Amino acid sequence: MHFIKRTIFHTFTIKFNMTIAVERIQEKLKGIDTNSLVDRVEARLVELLQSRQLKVGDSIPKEIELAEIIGVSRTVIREALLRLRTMGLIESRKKKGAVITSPDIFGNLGKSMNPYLLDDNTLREVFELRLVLEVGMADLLYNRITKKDIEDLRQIVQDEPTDAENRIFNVNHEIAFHGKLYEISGNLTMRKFQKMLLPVFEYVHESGLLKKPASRKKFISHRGLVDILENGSPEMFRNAMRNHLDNHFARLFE
Amino acid sequence: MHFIKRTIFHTFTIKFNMTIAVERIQEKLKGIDTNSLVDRVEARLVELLQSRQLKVGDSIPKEIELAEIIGVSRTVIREALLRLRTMGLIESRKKKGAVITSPDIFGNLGKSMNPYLLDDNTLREVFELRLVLEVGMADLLYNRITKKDIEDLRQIVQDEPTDAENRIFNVNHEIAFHGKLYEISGNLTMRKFQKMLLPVFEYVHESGLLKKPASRKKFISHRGLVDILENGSPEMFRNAMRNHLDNHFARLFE
DNA sequence: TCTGCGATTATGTATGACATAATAAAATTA
DNA sequence: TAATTTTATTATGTCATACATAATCGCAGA
Repeated sequence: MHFIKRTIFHTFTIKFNMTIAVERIQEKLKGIDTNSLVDRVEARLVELLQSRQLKVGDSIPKEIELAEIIGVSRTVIREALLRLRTMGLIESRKKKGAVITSPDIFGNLGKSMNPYLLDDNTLREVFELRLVLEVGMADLLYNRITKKDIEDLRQIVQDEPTDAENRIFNVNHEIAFHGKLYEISGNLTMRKFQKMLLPVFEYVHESGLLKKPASRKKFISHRGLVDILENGSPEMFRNAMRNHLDNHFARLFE
Repeated sequence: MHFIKRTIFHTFTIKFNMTIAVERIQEKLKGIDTNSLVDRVEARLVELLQSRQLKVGDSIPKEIELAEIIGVSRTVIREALLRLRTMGLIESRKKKGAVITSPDIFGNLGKSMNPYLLDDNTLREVFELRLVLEVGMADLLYNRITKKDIEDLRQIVQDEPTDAENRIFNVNHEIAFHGKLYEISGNLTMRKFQKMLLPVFEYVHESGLLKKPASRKKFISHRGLVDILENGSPEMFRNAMRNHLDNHFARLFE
């Protein structure tokens, strides 16, 4: 009895190993394929979307059809489609099927852009990213700023103390001013990006992640930046902004 | 035993449907809540993850447990979890359940960062984004560049013609040089970001999306940039890079 | 022409079953 | 007793089916 059982199990194991072996060989021949079923289906669908044959607004086959064509269950198809949907590549509507959409590239980034989920190094890098953006955005500002923008900025900075020493770091004030700059840049993508970077930036600023303490003094005030925006040049603004952000920059380097 | 289990389950289902009904009414009263069941479950799970109580490496309850706790089917739970997994918030392993991971914030961005899927405005904005980054990254470069980096850069630009007029726009050469700069910046997040921006940038550059034609002349060469990196200051580099990229900038504004 | 009502259809949700892989527990052997 | 192999357990992965729901279409009737 025991013997028989062992024998059956043994043959089964052999057969199983053979199947595995065959699959492995097929994989080697085909190339890299460590992916799961859903992964492969997803890759094929992405391939389809990016194949230039389809443009925004086109609809792709129904789930059941895809299941039949590719040869997997509807469950797998759904999971793959769901990923595309999560990434904003498609939108699916009842009756209409899934249609290709112009993805909101940073749409879902917000959920992962969370201070408590990112590791320290990434946090610091996001901190840096904001500084880089604001120093580098000067040309966009100068080419797109309007009279009204200047007025808005003046409104924002009107109650800001003039002496640099006594100025405190007011988060809301900071957000209002710098956010307005992104708005002026006329680059919605960058603006959305900044909105997601913001909480991370604040977190890094206030946490003990950066070794050096935050400095209180600012050499160039918001008011000074507005003046330069009105009468200066992109070159001047870049330097001024770099100066303005120096209390942040200084914490990065030693 | 089996019978009891089924009965309990049944009453539970009824209670669940009641809850749903109540929620629907509340929704109607509160306003529009177009979110589907999965949306709400996802939101709750994200909430759970971001609740600071959990840190990277912790594991969350099993699918069936979640299904029972929240009161929906395993299908819905799976779809919600799949979204989190797609966004890189969790990783799920057999037997072990799902564990919280430190997300790669730009991990899946690459799939949607596709020229053929983005609308024209977003494409132009991505184009701008690169320019902003490179003009603004000066301080990172100066604080982290090494002797070897300088040598590498010299190696890259060694066969570059010196006269600006006859220089042709060599894509590979551009990528090698500017990519190296991102590497020197020491900011991996930015580097990954740039890698995704690259194909879009190339596409915009070569497509007829920008009205003005591309200019052939560059005022400051790669070689000039390296010189400044070696002997100059961040200020100088910003202006030099702005100058170097002028043939791109000029196409944005009129 | 327009409105409203059923019929249709594709996705959304639920349930049950089994496969698969990772782990824990048990049993065997040295 | 320790190490190793075998078995059992467990949670996710995949499949199949059924029904719910919402969007759409076509048709009837005003």
